[in-house]
Amino acid sequence: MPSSHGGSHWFEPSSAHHQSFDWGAAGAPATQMASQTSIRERVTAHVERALAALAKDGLVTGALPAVELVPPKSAAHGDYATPIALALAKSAKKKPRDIAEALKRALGDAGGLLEKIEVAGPGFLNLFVAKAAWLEALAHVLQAGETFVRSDHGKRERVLVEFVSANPTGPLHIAHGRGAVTGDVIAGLLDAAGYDVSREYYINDLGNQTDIMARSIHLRYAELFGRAFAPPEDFYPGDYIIDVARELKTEHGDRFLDQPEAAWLTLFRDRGIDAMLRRIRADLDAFGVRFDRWTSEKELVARVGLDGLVERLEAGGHVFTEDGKKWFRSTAFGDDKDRVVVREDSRPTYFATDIAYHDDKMRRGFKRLVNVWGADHGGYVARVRAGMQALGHDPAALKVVLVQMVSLSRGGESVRMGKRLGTAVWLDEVVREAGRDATRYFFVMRRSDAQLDFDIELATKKSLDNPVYYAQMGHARMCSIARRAAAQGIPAPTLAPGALDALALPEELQMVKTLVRAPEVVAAAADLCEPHLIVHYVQDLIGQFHSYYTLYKNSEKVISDDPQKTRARLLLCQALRLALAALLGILGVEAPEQMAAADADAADA
RNA sequence: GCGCGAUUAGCUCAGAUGGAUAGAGCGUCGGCCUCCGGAGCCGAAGGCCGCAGGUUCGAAUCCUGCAUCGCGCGCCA
Repeated sequence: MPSSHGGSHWFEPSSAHHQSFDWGAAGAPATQMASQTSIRERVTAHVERALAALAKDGLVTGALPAVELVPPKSAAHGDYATPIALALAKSAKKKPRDIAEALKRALGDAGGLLEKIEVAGPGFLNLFVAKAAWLEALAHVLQAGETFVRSDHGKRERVLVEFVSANPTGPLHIAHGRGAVTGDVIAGLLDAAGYDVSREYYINDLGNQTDIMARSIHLRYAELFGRAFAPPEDFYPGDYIIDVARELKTEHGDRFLDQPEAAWLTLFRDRGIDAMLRRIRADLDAFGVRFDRWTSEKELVARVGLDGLVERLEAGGHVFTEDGKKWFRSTAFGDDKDRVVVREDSRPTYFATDIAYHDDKMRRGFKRLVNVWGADHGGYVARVRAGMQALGHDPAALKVVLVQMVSLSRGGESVRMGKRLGTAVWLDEVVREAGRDATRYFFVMRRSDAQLDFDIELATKKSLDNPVYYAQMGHARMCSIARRAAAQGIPAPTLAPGALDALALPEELQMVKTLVRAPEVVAAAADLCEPHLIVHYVQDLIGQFHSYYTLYKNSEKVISDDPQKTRARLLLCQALRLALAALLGILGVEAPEQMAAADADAADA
């Protein structure tokens, strides 16, 4: 892996602001499409304009730094704050507070957008957005409906998300499940953020592992005929292997008993792969994960031909021969050591096909590649990037998300597991026990690169300690309010001018402020490839609603005698519901209109 | 040994790309129950952000070193 001391900047984005893809839109002017421009962008544009005015008057000189709006920790510091005056102080040789004061004057009320500007602390500019602007933003949410969380941030750039890609040698276990949701949600986020996304599963149907599986099946097959069973070191112990062996016995009898490997290996391998893929697809299907394309390694090799790939590497001078093997000089691109691409017996290595695969992805026209890998594959990132670079691709086009392990517990009691011990926890078991929604939600609750403790007891709890339940309950509660209103004969609220003006409680305004940020949050989570940001945002939003609901249940209810307030609050609930439904949709978690009663669950089962 | 990741409240974790007084959930303690779903809500206590330096107006965040834990370090995939 690249180290921090130089020479490696091709592989690991070297500076902090490159840690995520800067996938465009950052420099886009915030002027067009006023109706969809976020408040944040509008405020930024005004500050930039004010700054330019100061520069014109010679108050500040030199290159102007980018205007950054910081979300203040305290509401007393406004809706946005900018430390721009602090940053300018040195080059302008002026006191930060003086610059801030000048900016404040130049800003004015920003065309009615701002209701108050304060110079605070060492020279922060605290900006208070006018209530009318927030309500206007809320109106846009209601007009857009569920699509409001979407944006054109990604400019339809084509992105390929490759994930799961588990070997077809057994069912998916719990860690695969985490990778599956992570990839699926990242793809969903990219889609919502305006990228053109494709989901892909790479099938490693070539090579040793599948041969080992074939031999394992054959051993089991022989065992079914009463032969002594002595598993070798490389052996797949699972029962699913026996199932395949049984099928083969039924179909072919003892035809392959005591036969040399050549007589049965291909058949047993193909049948094994076929059976495992069927199972994997079924598991993923039950988990709500679908792919646009399944790429077979075998077919890839047949299609692109590895000879050509090696020749291209050779033509670039990236290959040398030693001990009869062909080596890719990946160290030239920052890798730890050079890697064999063609073995002595002229068989290509796994690595060779992997370069070919990534080359193929780029050649298919994708501008960005996201790979969701288990953390144990971390060591491969450098060499794959090296391969891409050697073939003339931008290595920075590849983003690898490393997903850490999942440890399972029940009410704090950890469940021991290990593949070796044969105590692997299969994904389908977990989904069956905890349910698809809870499992998905928990798997993306934490940052991908942090280990995850999955408490299956908590996940199945029908109570609000359970974060999934909390969120879904919120959605159900909003639906329930709408149903109640309809039952009382209150007409469906319409978005007439002034319809939202009755929203005046601080909690209501705060919810609006949080709500209208959703598209930004989605775009940020997409660029960073960090689904957990959505989960945290959902918890924040729904937490505010539960709190609001309870706080005012005896005083300022949504449905009241005041038709103005009732209409405005119903509209707010409607917008919140839309946001929640859209976000849960991206997470692949259901947004129920009412929480199922326990007996209804039993009836379904 | 080398590389990668982690280290923040009793526990599980956030911290928006260097900003003002470091946050949430659970747990603990103290309040609020006749419902638009109490399957809740409000409040409080609880922190040398692993340790030591450095960079600058300013660091949990960036750099260096150290410590502890996890994962890698195949001509396996």
